[in-house]
Amino acid sequence: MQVQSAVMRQAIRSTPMSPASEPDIRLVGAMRSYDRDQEIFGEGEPADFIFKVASGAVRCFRILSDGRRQISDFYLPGEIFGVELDDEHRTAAEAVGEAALVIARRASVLGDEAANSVALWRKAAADLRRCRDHALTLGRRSAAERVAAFLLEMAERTGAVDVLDLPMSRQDIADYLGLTIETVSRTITGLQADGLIDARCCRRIHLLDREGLAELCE
Amino acid sequence: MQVQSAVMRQAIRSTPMSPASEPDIRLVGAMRSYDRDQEIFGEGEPADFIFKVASGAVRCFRILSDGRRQISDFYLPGEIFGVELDDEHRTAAEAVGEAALVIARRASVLGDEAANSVALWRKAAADLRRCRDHALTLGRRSAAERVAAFLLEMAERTGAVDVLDLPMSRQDIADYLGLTIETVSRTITGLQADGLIDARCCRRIHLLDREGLAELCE
DNA sequence: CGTCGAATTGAAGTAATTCAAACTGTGTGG
DNA sequence: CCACACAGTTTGAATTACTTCAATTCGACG
Repeated sequence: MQVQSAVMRQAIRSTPMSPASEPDIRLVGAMRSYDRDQEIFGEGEPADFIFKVASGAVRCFRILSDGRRQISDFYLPGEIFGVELDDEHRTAAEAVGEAALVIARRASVLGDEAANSVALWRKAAADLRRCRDHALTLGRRSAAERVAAFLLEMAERTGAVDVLDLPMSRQDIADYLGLTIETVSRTITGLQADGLIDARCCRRIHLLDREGLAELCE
Repeated sequence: MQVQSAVMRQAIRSTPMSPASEPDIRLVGAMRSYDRDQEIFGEGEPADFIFKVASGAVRCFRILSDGRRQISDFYLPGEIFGVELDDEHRTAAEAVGEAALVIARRASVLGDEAANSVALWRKAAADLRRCRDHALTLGRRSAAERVAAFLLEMAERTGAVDVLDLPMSRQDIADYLGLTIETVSRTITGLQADGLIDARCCRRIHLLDREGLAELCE
């Protein structure tokens, strides 16, 4: 996490895959790889570093005492996560599959507040907007509507036009959508029966009727 | 919304009731009163102003095409709302009861980004944290757990020690917690039967056993 | 005292969960 | 190359938490 060459630093500085939606926070640091399901940080741990996904995907989540898990968000290549208001992480984070992250000292970003605070605000505001969309889904949408909203959101964020390759398992989707794995599975089968999607391979979803999916989310 | 005296401006500048949790965003503007259920702004309207609650309470919400409503948050005296990343409000806002708001031009706050961006970031980060707590509640908690979490959150935010006076109706609570009004009512009755609360007057809740309520939220 | 909106209570219905079993795809070793 | 194991997923049947619809009660206000 600490060793890096000047060349690598240079390479990272000009992050190539940053999506248009991601505010430009200058993030310089070492690269590190994570195995599938490996913990990146735990809830309550010191938030000394902030992270940017280089490849793979990450889930941030909270767990209730009896094990119920709510995934607050997934993070895809180019996206930043782990920025906290105070010194502790409020969620845990794990790699969804194999993942590579850019790791920067929190102080190097938050320390220079004048240079970064506008970008930090934009990032927090964007995250907040997504969280509120998510809250609407969790509070008021049916299982079919949740899955449809999820597929469209993922398609948009990955830039998938027609074929969507999901990095996460059914259990992850269930814990993101506030459902059980069985309900997610049944719902996907149902959307397929309705001709909205084709999910022959379980993580590769063809979006056959985006309009139809979008109508479910109104 | 536009008329104000220099004296009033001065009075507002040193906002007295700002809670400890609310970042210090300099907010100067006119005061305006709203009736119960009066619209403050609609979803999709230009976000030219930002607001601070002087008295009363505000709900921000989104509505699905068939009328299902999800309240994303309530705002209490001293709290700021209506700050948007871009030029449109992403939620609607209404006064919960009679309310008075300080209204400031968005440009006067966001224009001077150097002076306010750190505070803006802190505010957005604090809102985000609350939204994620809310998402956990909506995604993974039972009706009893939701209501308990809601009562404790409101007690904390209003500074209520033992007696909590709720500004909002059962319908508002239901739409915040992703439940129906009947379920909220039955759940409150149940918590009372368990000796956790005393809800003899429907908007005045005595918290008899905060520990017990907190245990429900673990 | 009567009216009206809000809240509560009751009974029936349903979407999603739970528990259980079967299937699928992938990697491993015989 | 095929049998086997295993994890992830799907399907089925029964249960349940919450919703829906309907009726009653409560509380504020003229």
